[in-house]
Amino acid sequence: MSSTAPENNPYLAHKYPAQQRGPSGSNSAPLGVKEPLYGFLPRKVNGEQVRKALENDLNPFTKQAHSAQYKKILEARKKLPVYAQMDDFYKMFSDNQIIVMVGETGSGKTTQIPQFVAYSDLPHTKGKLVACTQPRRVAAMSVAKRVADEMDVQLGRQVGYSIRFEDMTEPGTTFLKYMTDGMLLREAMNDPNLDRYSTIILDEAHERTLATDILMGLLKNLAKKRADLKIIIMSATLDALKFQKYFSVRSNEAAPLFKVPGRTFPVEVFYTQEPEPDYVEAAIRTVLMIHRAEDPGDVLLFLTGEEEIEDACRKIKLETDDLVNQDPDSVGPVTCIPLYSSLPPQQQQRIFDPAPSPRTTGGPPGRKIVVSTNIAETSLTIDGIVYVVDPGFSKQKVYNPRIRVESLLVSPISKASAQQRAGRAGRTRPGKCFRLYTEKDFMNELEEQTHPEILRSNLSNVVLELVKLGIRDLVRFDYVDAPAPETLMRALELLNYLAALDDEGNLTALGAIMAEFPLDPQMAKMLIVSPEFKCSNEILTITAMLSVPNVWLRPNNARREADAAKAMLTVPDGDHLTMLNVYNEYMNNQYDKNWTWSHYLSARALAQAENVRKQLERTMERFEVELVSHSDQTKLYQNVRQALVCGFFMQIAHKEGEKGNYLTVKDNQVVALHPSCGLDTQPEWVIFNEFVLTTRPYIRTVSEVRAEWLLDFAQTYFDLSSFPDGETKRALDRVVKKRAGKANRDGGDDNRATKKHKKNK
DNA sequence: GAGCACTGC
Repeated sequence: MSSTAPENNPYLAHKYPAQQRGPSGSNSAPLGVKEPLYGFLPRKVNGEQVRKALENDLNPFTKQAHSAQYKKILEARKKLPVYAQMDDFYKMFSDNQIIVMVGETGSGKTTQIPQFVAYSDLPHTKGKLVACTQPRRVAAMSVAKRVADEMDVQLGRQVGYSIRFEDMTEPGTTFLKYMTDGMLLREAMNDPNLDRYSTIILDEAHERTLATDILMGLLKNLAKKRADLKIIIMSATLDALKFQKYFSVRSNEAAPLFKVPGRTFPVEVFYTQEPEPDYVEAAIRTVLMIHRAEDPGDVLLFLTGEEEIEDACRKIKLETDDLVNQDPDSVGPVTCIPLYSSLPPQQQQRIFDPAPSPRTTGGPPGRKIVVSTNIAETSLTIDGIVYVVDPGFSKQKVYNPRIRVESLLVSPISKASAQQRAGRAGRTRPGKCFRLYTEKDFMNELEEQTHPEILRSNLSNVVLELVKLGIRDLVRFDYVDAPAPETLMRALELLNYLAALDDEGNLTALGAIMAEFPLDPQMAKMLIVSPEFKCSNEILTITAMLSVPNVWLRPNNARREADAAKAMLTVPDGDHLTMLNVYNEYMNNQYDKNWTWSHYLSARALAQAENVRKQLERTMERFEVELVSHSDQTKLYQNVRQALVCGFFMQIAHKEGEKGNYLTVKDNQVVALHPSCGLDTQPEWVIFNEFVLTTRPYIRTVSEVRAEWLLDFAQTYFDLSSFPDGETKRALDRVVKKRAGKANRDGGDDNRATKKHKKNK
């Protein structure tokens, strides 16, 4: 057993003091009630003791009498499956440093286990905290609120949460903290031993977010250094064994598993006999079949993206209206509701509307049909779903380290994902799931698990974080799943070019500051150097705008108007400056509530940019990165583009021929300017923020730059002696020669020779 | 002449 060595366990020295209540005020417990935690020995607590304490009239953490509400909630808690296993939990928790736990939907693990841990750790007596991480912000907030209610305390005091932009905790008081996994990773960068925490619980570990994966690696290491730290990994059943093995203390001795049954209803699964050639068509056909032939109950259909979903909704609406008209006595009315993340929250709320009422009293009942992306697989739960239609596809991020490109591809889902989707039909009563693929394909073709994000992402950010955390050998770091070495090499190479790491791979002073910004390294770099170009105000704004979703709206029925509004705000020098302009105009017009709407801009995204900008500004202040602007606008706009080069010099493309083709520098990918690009010409050299692979390879968010800037501000990367042969090298060579000639004639390196030239369309 | 799977700091 891996129980904590006594000499290293600070808890063993402490025994909870027995306190008699003194004369009481109105809020206090009756005289003579013993301290509820009397006799609790940290980490030697058992279920019987805790149940007694829970029944006590006195709240052990606030020393106030429990409210009536508390008693009511406690009765509901007692019915949760996990509550019945309290004794087993305390036994396993006391005896082990690391536990893997599985609890299906409805087991109550997310709300109860952290509380169980708190009663055992008694973190409040030690100035410590119990942390429970969540992959999503809303979950961290809502679970914290629920648990605060259950413990009869005010949210933000004994129980709190911590997410980006909002720290709802009280230092010294909060001892149970729900937080996003990314937030805990941030904390680890400045406190690698995570000394504030007595126990860390990673919830939803099966989702394998980047942050959770890195945390698992860190915690496994930390467990060896900190015998007093306990770790609980909570996951879905399918992944448990993998985590048990990963967290084995000795070889061949897996971490113990704590299992809690869920509380869901059975879901009957149906497969097609033959593969479906057109999954959207098949999906619509299946939805119509359900509506005609199945008992009342709402339907959830999974598709892959916005366009597909809007399209399917239109078709379903048309077809079901037809059915109703043909046979109003047996077919009920339908509402079809699209659901994807870029919908405004108000429209997302529509999924909670009730199904439509029958058209006539006693007529056939109505049905709600939700057509959704993967957002309904994990992030949003819709009660009342009885039928799930699963075509078996989703858009997934893939990363190609060779050309450093992340793109979205429609790909088959995993078995785990299919199981999760089916489960959505059984939350309120028994349901049915229609899989639009054969059982054979399910068994033989689908992967067991979705590839974790760490295998599908550009890792430059992660690598910088790991180096900052003091991880020296990134290739040999103990990953749950190790990324491709080439992905790590690409990240190290980029960080070296950015001067965040030196040639030996050591973190530079610059790199240490870069790591503190919640940004990709390229953006952090350009932000930090921007004061040298007297444009940090502007780069800060651009960075914030690049960190939020697209601000441009383009409704189908008003494309022209939207394009015209965009043209009014466009800066011809480049899309980055257009973003700056949009933000500034937005700030100047904040008194006008209609401004964003009338300019076809997303108020939500702009508000987010404002928020991000404030956060980044605070980090800049912390590291004394000055906020300055050049007084001359022409010079300012030029300097902004120069600062862009300092971060994004690896994202340059050179024009080839007259057909509007560009070649990316060094990688030699043929790309085109994205149609949303606002440049009024096709400049010879451009810098781009994003490479997107859709109908063809595009570069998006593009600005004009000059070859001279590349040579001046990214000398290492543009060192021509090590540059691959090709047209771009020849073009750069010409610039170098021209400059040398000019310098000789002028007797100096006068940059005015690089006067901006623009070709006409 | 196109799109934004989903999160997170």
